[in-house]
Amino acid sequence: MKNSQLYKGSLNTIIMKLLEENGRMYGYEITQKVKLITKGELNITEGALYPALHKLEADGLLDVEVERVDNRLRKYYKLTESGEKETVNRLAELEDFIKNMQSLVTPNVNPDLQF
Amino acid sequence: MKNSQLYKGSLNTIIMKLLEENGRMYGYEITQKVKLITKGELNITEGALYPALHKLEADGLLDVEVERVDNRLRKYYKLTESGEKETVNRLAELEDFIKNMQSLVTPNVNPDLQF
DNA sequence: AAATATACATAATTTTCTTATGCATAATAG
DNA sequence: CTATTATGCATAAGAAAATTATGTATATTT
Repeated sequence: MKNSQLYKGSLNTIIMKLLEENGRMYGYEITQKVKLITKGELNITEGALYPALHKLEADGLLDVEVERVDNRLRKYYKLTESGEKETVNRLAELEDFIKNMQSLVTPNVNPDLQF
Repeated sequence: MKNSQLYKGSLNTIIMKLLEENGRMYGYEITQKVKLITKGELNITEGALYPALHKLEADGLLDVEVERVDNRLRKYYKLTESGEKETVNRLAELEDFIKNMQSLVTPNVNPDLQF
């Protein structure tokens, strides 16, 4: 993985947004979706993904349904009501984060600070 | 600090960009500058900042000059040549990161993926 | 038959941060 | 005039989130 450290801390937000959009997904599906959308630039490792899913479930933000497909196990996750509300907050935080980072690296986008 | 976890991993990039822009800065000055630019939304803690500066220096990306101003100590940091090159890479990584995050949270901005 | 893809999981370690504390001087507020 | 806030640095303990390395198992492709 040549993921930069910048992705640290963004995994939960990514998971929740994908679930908000797709209704329900299983872990492996999430990794493939992210790889596709980022054109291979972000590869979520299993060691990061599964503990993150378990924690989100433990926190009451996700529900899980186990299914067997083609004789292989799948754990489908979906947002709980609480998870849906929290997703709205996380996405707002992400927007603020991106704006702040843009202000920091391209200071001229913030005309208030000119003098 | 009500900083979201999203900032995790972004501190080094922020420091290096500010130094690229301002030539040289001392630690406390960096915290104040970041607070100003982000309108108080991002507050870099000393426990994060100083170890980060020490590591960047140990990695040969920063040089330090100690000065006494108003009878108080200041450690001015500036990018080394190696640090300047690395800053270019980090900023490119940040741009990619932001683009990828935007693709993930607003999938429609990436028309290639429509079908 | 071997390698790759699909699908989950966890343990050890590392990285990065928060929280708490410590020291010291200068300036401001009550 | 004294207490608080601001300036300026530092580090240690612990938490959080990741990487890296395994492990298990079935299905598909080479």
